[in-house]
Amino acid sequence: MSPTGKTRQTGPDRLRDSVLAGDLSFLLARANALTLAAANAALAEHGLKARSYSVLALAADGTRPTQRELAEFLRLDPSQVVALIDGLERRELVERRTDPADRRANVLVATDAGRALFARAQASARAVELGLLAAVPPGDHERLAHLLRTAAGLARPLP
Amino acid sequence: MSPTGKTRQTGPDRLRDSVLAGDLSFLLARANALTLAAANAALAEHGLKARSYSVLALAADGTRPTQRELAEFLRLDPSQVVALIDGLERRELVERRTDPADRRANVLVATDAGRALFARAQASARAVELGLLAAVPPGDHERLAHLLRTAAGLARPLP
DNA sequence: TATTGTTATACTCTATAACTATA
DNA sequence: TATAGTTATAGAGTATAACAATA
Repeated sequence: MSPTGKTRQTGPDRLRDSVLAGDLSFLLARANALTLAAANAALAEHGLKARSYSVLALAADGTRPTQRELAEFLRLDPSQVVALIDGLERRELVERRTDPADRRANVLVATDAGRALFARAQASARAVELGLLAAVPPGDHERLAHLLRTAAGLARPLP
Repeated sequence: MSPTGKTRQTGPDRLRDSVLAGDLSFLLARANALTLAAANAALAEHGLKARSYSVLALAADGTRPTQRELAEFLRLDPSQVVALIDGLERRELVERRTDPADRRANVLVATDAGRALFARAQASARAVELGLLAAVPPGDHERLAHLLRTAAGLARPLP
């Protein structure tokens, strides 16, 4: 497997078998770093990053989330949500509507342009997802999704 | 499944079934955010964070990594590695030794105190790992580890 | 009195470029 | 000339506190 028999192995591959490579938290962090970089690169052509894409996605699917719901779901501070929405609103991709049921709260909706951009961005994001799934036998895709959903605190463990 | 039949569901749980909840990149990011927070909390009693723990781990297992190897393996900029090592060296947990084979390079080794602290910190980190694994049937633990290792670019996909 | 969104601020993290010493 | 480590610096991301409007 080693390209050269005698040469002392060098480079970061040499650390592949260290204790850290068995640490799930570390693996999760590294997998996320790689995936986030790929996602940001794929979304750049639409003027989006992973963060703004997430906000746009939730605005586009008609759930009418409140800013606080966005903050908790995306694990962001409410003040960060303000900045993200500001950026999308300047581009007229989303609109803030004050919630009639609670006039303190803003509800987020996508414009037609926002929904159109999201559809295009989603196709780019899908390519990143396929890169992740390439490592997994097709029959295990749903299992992987459920595993991550559980680790993300969005589903109960399998019995 | 819904706790109340008629009451309008509120809070971030309402977004649990949105498109994003099926996006692997998002799930990975959210799982990582939760796990990182748990890891940092668990390591705080040892004066460590996930980053410094990772560096200490690689120093402690006798691999004698070079700073550049650390940077690439941990996906950090070399200048960040400098700061991380400075902090550990001030506490006399690790030492820089110039590599005799290449006198430009520093090789990182742990002191006795460093190895002792790592052993204690590893026990705390293990608790976080168990939290992650609690979501997964025991028979699938190795599969999950391999999955993450692959997504982290440290292993080849299963055939 | 408590909560939503907002602003301001400071702190951490990350990325970039320039410098030194070795190769 | 190229590379390892270092330093400095600026930018992005994150966390905290205070405020106005509404509940």
